[in-house]
Amino acid sequence: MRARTATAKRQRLTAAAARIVHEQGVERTTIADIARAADVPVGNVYYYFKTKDDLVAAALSEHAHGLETLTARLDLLPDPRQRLKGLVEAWVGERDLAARCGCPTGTLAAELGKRGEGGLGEETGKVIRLLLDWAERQFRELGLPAPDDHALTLVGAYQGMSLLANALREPDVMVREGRRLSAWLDSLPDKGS
Amino acid sequence: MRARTATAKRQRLTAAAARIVHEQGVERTTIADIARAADVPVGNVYYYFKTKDDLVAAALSEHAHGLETLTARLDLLPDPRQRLKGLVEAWVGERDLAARCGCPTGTLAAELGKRGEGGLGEETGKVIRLLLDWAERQFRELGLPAPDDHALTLVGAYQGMSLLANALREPDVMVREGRRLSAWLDSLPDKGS
Amino acid sequence: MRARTATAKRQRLTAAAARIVHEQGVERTTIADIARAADVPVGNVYYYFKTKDDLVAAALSEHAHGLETLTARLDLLPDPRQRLKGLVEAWVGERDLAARCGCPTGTLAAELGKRGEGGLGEETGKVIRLLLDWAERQFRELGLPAPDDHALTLVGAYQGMSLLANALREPDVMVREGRRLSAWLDSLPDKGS
Amino acid sequence: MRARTATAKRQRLTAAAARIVHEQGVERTTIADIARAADVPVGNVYYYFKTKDDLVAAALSEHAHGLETLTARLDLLPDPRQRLKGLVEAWVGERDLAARCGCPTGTLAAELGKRGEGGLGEETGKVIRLLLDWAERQFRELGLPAPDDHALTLVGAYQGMSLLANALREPDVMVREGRRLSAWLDSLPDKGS
DNA sequence: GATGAATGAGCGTTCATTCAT
DNA sequence: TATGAATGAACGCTCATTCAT
Repeated sequence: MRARTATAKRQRLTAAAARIVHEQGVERTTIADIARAADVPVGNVYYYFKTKDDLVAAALSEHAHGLETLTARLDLLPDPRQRLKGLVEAWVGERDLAARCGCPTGTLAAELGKRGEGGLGEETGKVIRLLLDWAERQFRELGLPAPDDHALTLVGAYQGMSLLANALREPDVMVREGRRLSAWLDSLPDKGS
Repeated sequence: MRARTATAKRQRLTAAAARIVHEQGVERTTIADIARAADVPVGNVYYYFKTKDDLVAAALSEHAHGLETLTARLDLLPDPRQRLKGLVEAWVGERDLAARCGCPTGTLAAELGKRGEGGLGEETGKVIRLLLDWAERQFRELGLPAPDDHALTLVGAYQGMSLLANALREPDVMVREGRRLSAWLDSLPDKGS
Repeated sequence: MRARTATAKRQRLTAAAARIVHEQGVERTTIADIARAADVPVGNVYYYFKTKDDLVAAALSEHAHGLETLTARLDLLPDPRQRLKGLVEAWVGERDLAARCGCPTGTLAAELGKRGEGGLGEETGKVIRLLLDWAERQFRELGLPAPDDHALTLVGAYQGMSLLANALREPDVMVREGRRLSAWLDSLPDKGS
Repeated sequence: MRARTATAKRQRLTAAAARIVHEQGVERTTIADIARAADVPVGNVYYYFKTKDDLVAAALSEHAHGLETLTARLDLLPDPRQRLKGLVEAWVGERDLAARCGCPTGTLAAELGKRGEGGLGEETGKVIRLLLDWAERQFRELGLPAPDDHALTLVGAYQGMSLLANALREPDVMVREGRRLSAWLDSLPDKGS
């Protein structure tokens, strides 16, 4: 029970960190912000996370976990094209959040990418590569040449449209680009062809 | 001469702010960082800029100015398609910087977009819209339908590839996506056709 | 015990603030001055007081508290005239402090009254009104007409003599004016008469 | 002409300092505030006043000068009692200013009195003594015993009522106390009696 | 004399992190 | 394990004063 409580607290902190860091950015988020949102005393945070960066890393993992959950669900679909289109749909479905805060991983990457080598920046890169790899697998399954390039294009488009939607405060950007991506996926030649 | 000196210092500060904010991000850049880079005593910065945000705004304007210089140069080309391809080439030419620091305006947008409404975030949006508008004009001149959508796609691709190049620390991302964008521009139907 | 420690520290800070602000004035007193006097690390002050103004407000409350303690003690006397004379005696008893630093509330009022409306200036006014109201009650109990005018005269005389004693660095001013006030109180007609 | 210009500038600075220091207090007034109000470039101030304290001293002298002008005018009246009543009238005439900013000399005394010995605090004391001395002369001329005590009472009452009017933001305080002082002066026995 | 610019010490405040219990 | 309190380094900003022309 105690262990469960402890785990629950850790989870609450992680979830709060993920949300608040997405909303406010890493630098403008204080440990106190997160502790308050998680309803955990400030001094207690350090029993679960040695440093602020550890908490940010946990937030990043939380986003990675969300991504894995999403792709796992999509993996249930029989057709890789449908999986990719499902991904695009999921992105569009988050359009309001994207317009307010951008892509969680993308904005994290933008902020953490400015730090020197060997830190959270690289971790963020790994999460993004997770998505790239999944997309590449789908394109490969579709029998397309250069599936890695296709993945780059798709994920790049997502990051770009999220950033623009955020910068312009227009969720509609997600809709317009989502429509185009969906059509593009439809236009790609089939495996058998 | 005196005025020129003053202007020169202001310009040095602006340039330093643009560079360092691009490298380190807004929040991790201190006024002292910028002052040092511009070889200006800390207290003197405030003679030229009332607040740190003013200095960040100047850095943003500097990037906007760079953008205008680039598009003005491209405007000298007779063919809108060549102009757009020239833009892509310019982006690819900056691949190393992009892999290290991302797109100056894009990363600024990601960071400042997390602040509340009515501040630097909106200014950054305006700069990005500048680029969108220029691209839209080119696509319109090409006689394409929905030139605004094409602009969104192009600029979105740029933001996406810059973010990915930065997150993955791979300048090559810029090359690969740049090649694709160039081919895409070539594939677009001509006005006359 | 922990709470008591915390309260003790808060109290130490409040007392130090009251004393030092009285000695040096609000603007010439730094947070560090107060922290040092209270033997509290500078950064810790902000755990107890959100801003410097909060600390000044606490100092003001401390002075108000001292005033209430004094009037409560005087209230034990059976005769309102004796109470008023006791107040004058108390003032004269503080003559050395008054000659060095003026009246705590009065000098605070002079300094804070120069700030715009709606802040500490008004709070200080309230404390002074506390004294006026108490004096007015005594004069009313004495059966005098216009007890509010009498209160104004008495408290005004106190503020005036404190200011002069301070400006001239002469504690004796308090003695001379105190003697006069005492005689004046004696000369006032009795209720029954 | 140049000298006259210089003198004019010095005079403008002094007048501006007197006004603004009265309004804002010494510590909250910057050299730039005064320079702006006097329409003098900031860097130029130091040709007329070596330090900020020198400027404050000049402001104090300006107030002393105003006081001398007033008493000189009152000295034209044949009767010392009329002179003293004229003084009270003058005080009441400034009731709105007093309610907003207190007595110029008195608030200056309160603020500067907190500084260590041997500075502006003592200068301010001298100005107040000027008024005390003048009042004492009138009381002596009236043939009263202890004219210095009477002076102390009168000037003390003025400082007190100014402070209270300021703290309570009630010009009416000046009217009520002024009425009382005037009646008191009338009630004093005549020389011949 | 005159002036815009320069200078740096110091202030209020924040916050990641650690401590004492 | 849990927690309020403690700590101090650092930041943005102000301003009296000085400098260069």
